Amino acid sequence: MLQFLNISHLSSSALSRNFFCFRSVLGRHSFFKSRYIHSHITYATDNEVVVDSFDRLLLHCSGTQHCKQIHTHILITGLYRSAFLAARLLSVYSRFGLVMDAQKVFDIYPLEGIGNLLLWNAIVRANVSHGFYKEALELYDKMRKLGVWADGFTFPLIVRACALLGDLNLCKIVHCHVLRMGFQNHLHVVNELLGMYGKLGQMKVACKLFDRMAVRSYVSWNTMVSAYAFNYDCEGARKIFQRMGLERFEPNSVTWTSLLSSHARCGKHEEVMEFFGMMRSRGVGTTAEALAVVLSVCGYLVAPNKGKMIHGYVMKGGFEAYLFAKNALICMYGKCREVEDAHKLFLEMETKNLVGWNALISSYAESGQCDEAFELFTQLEKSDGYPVMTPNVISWSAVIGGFASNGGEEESLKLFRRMQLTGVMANSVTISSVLSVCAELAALNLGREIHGHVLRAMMDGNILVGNGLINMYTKCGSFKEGHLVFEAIDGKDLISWNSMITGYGMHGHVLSACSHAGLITEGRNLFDKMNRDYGIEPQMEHYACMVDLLGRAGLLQEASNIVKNMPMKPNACIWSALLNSCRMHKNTSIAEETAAQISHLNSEMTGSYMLLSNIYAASGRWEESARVRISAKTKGLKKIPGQSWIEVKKKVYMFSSGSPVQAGLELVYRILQELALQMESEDYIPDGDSSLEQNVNDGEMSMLVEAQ
DNA sequence: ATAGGGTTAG
Repeated sequence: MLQFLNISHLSSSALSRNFFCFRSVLGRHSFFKSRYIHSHITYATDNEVVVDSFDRLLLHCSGTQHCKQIHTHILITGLYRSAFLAARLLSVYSRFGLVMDAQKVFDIYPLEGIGNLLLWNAIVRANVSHGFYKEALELYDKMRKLGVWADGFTFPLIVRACALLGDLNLCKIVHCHVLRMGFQNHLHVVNELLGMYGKLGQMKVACKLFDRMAVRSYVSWNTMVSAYAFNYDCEGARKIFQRMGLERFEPNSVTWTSLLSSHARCGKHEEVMEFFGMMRSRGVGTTAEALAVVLSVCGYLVAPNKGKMIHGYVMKGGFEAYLFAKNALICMYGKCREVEDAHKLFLEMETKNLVGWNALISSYAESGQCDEAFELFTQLEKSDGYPVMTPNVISWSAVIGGFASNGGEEESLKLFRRMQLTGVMANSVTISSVLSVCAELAALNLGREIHGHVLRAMMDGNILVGNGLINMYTKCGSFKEGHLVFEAIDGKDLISWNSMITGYGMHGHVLSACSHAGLITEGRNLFDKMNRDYGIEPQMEHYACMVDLLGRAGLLQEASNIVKNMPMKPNACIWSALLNSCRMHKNTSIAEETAAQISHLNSEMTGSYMLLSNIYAASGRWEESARVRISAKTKGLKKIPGQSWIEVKKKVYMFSSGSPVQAGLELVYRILQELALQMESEDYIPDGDSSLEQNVNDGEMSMLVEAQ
């Protein structure tokens, strides 16, 4: 079998000595020495020792260049015919992310050896581990057509590819193959099936399979715990966790990690911290993944001290090299309002991935430092490192959302337009941010345009988007469209009801002229229904809406009763709503009653003081009116100017009492002036709510806070 | 040669 042309003069014992040296040199990973030796053994064919040597070389190869050099040598020697070497080469390329090179190794492999499963499994694994699930399944199909039967290594990979594709039909077909090929009791295959049904949200099927298993491993148990976590079922996770202990499988660090993750995903943050404490006190070794979960919880709880402690654990555990652990730290510092620390960590990282960038961008955006967030975003856009990184939907949404909620409405919309041009698809989070901007700017037409986009992208089933639409429509003055969206939502949540009730409150006075009675009834019904039928306890804002709704309709006694009987202490919004209604209906008695109750409140109630003062003034009680104003002044309460927006040709213009006329709005002001004159000429005496003249001339009148 | 855990946008 040995055909070393240029060393054929050596005796067989000399040869084996030579190989022994060869192996030991390779064992010390000295590539250059090995190349020297290699020059003496060209044209070797299949030989166990040489193959083994190349195999060691590949196992320890330090980078892609190194790997390619070895590949060349394998080609020269003709050893590429060894399925074993080809499979190793393939997996090394895959490890370095060079799937195309791995594929090439597979493609040039001689046809006569194509039945070798080692090779098939290696190429399928390369594809699955890099997200090429379709390609993996195509390979599987090819195998079957060639009559190569999948084994206990192939099936787990194929099952995983189906699960990650999320195609229920494909999953069922592959499950059938598993059964037909007799792998229904194969531990690895069944473990993978458990994970597959978990990912499909079919926990009942997963449980059934799990219960029928004759032999289970840690992986079986842990897969079940993580499947419950994946499906946001911390109860289920806890149950199987407990059962595990009873069946002589002491939960290990991976089990604990999944348990922590299941509770974090359910928003049970305190429990996560408790479980983490238990995990440590029981002497279970921590994992980088568990620390990442705990760090995310520290962020949610805004617990920088705990976060710093976990930072210590990350260092102690030697997890600094783990990108995701560093990213979790950045995120934690960001959420704890210590963006500087987050940035410092980010700069210290020698390799960064997109998650890290996004974590820092959102840290800045969330703390209101939108310009810094945008600056980073621009850096990311320009970055030309390897691997290539471009902003994804999360990066875009982070800056768009940051501007949206920090007074940068214009920038937010501009970025959204640019994002669409870039070809990054907006998702529900992006859309909800942009809708909130439309609501803020009262940009109804733009809002409708987004609604169109939502329908085309079939995102109208998303609760986040639906709620955003309701909010946008009602705030833009189109109660009707808002109501339509509300009715169409399946599984309305707290926010849906909130937005709709707010909508009723905001539009009550508009609709009162035509359908007063019907509207009140509907508002009351909604309010009752949310608690009775949906089990949602009314919060402060719901009470504020009801008080506003009833008050505007003149049902002041009923509104006042709600305030008296509500289970929590009324806030400024509630008092303002009640007082404003009293003013509208010129009801001094309830106003006084209300005033008595709020006189001792020292909160930011400027609006309420002004309302009260105006109520007194309207009924000619000037002394009381003045007294209230003076008391407000001595308390140092500042007035917030009233503001309003209109949208003209897709541009939004802002009015603010006392501010100069904005460019482009001269015509609008002229028309308003004319209208005011016309009103006067027709003997209409404007009140504080509707007269521009008075709003502009008397800043105090614009303090009539519209309870919203 | 196979398996289980994680971080970022509202």
